[in-house]
Amino acid sequence: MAEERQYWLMKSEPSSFSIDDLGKAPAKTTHWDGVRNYMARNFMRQMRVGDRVLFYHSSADPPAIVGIARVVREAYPDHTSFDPKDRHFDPRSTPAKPYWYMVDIKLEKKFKSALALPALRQVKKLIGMELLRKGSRLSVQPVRPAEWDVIMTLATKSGGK
DNA sequence: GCCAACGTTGGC
DNA sequence: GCCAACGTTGGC
Repeated sequence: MAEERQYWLMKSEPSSFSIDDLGKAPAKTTHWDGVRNYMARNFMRQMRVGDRVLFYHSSADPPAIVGIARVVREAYPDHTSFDPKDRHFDPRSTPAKPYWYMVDIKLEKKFKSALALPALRQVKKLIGMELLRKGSRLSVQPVRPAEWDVIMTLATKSGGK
């Protein structure tokens, strides 16, 4: 039985890794390392190849959804957690018993104009979206299909394609 | 740069 | 198992 495609949102600070960086990466693909939050990790482990991802720029001016990516590899151990010199090192995580995971995502498209957070807050149909919840900090979060559809419509209207 | 909101840690 | 203290995230 084929599972339904799932939708997600992943945050990145453009000063450390932007959607343009993803576009310039080999095969427009990157591994999403460095996640050190249980809920975010668990969501990544639920991801399946083909799932769609909203790429979000946090700590940006303005913060915005800037495009779409696709999951191309399902969760596998985040090697940066094994490296004592890495800032994301975690001694609880070992190759034999990994604690942290990452997925690979590939850029699908960058919106022609970003969907800025203040504008998203004005959209009635998006009230209740995790991203817009006060105090929401989850860096990897699920997106409801209805929310996805609304966002695709907004992206098209504002010139995205 | 500030600070609210949150997750995590550790003392008890 | 509670909860205060701490570190981090991320909007503003």
